[in-house]
Amino acid sequence: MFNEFLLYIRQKVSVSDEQFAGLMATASEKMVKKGSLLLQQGDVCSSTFFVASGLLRSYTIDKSGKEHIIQFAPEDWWISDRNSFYFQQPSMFFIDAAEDSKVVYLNHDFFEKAETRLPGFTTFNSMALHNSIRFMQRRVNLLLAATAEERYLDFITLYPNLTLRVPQWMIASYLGITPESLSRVRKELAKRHFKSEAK
Amino acid sequence: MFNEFLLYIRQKVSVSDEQFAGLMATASEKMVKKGSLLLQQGDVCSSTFFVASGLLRSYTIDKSGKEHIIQFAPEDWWISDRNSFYFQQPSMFFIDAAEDSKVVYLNHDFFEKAETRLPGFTTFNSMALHNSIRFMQRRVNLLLAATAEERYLDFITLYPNLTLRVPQWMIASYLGITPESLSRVRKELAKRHFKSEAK
DNA sequence: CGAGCGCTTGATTGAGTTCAAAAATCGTGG
DNA sequence: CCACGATTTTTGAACTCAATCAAGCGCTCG
Repeated sequence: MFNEFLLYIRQKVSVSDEQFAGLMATASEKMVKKGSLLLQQGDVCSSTFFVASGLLRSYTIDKSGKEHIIQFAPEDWWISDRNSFYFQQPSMFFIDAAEDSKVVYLNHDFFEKAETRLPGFTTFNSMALHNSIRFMQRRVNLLLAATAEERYLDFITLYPNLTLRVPQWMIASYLGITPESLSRVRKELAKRHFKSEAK
Repeated sequence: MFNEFLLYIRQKVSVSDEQFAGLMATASEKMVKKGSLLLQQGDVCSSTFFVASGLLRSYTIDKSGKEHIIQFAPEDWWISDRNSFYFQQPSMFFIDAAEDSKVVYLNHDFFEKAETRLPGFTTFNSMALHNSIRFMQRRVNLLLAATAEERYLDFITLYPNLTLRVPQWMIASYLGITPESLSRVRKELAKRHFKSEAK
């Protein structure tokens, strides 16, 4: 139980085995099958998820029924609707498993304990929040300023291994384009890459 | 000095006049003329700005020279490049004044003092970070899922008074469309509004 | 082994861009 | 307070990138 999470947290703050056991008293770890929902739009997000293995994603569904992926979370990433979790308000998002995954469920109890008992946790958590903001800012800027092709190239460098793990239609959804368009972008890139190889 | 900011901060946490004076020892307040730059791309953002009056905006400039507005900050709002400020890294953004403004410059010293001396400030700041995240998430979702018209309607409800204060080309930049397109969106809305009025 | 899902390809459509120019508005100095 | 130049907004026409619709291919997993 909690092996991956313990390893992860020890990279950030020092914590004894006993402390860790105390923190995790009300936490849980679950194996979730590909496709299972961990959070529904409209629900209050009561856990922040740590991905021990596998892959989760958060997304919205618009009025015409189309999914729009907000974030991917592979191993060692966090995922949550931070607003919903923090402000206890209904979530805008769905979160589900894009692969069979091992997920640690961390509730408010964990964060409260960690903040009071672990010196350095507050700093770590603040850093995580700032990373989240950086991530979103970059995303907004790309959506405002970059073409589909540029956004795809950025995606490849941001999530190099995901490119192989997730279906293309999910990448397209993340990029804000259709699967057909992504297919064409890739075709175009392959063509240009081939040409420059040939020289 | 700092009148507006004092009023603002007292809505959030309780602070005596003496405490406040101590906190603000290294802070400053400046009148900035419309158009003046407070932060340049590439600089490290050494202050978080509180807008006492007027209007600031943050934006990027892409390789073709086009501006893309990330955020507006009217009276009582904060604006900063939080990553650059927090991680002391070069900023992606420009920040300038869209109107003549009165701006409070808050550096790390202020935040350190506030966190140690004001109980409740940490909570307040954490809430501000979460608000910032909520704001960005909403923005990402709109850019992924909504048409230009929907984004404009959202803008009007989010910043009702700004609609009158900023030139349309800035709103267009914020929405990720051209000024010409925004003009057409507005024309279309006016036409539809007129029709429904007439009934 | 076949039904379904994901990916590709083609043809068409459409939302938004670009370029150009006119019309409206703003700000400033006389 | 008016006039003039500059900026902003509007309008038009042609164009472009990506969406949509539709069909076919290839895999895989049940």
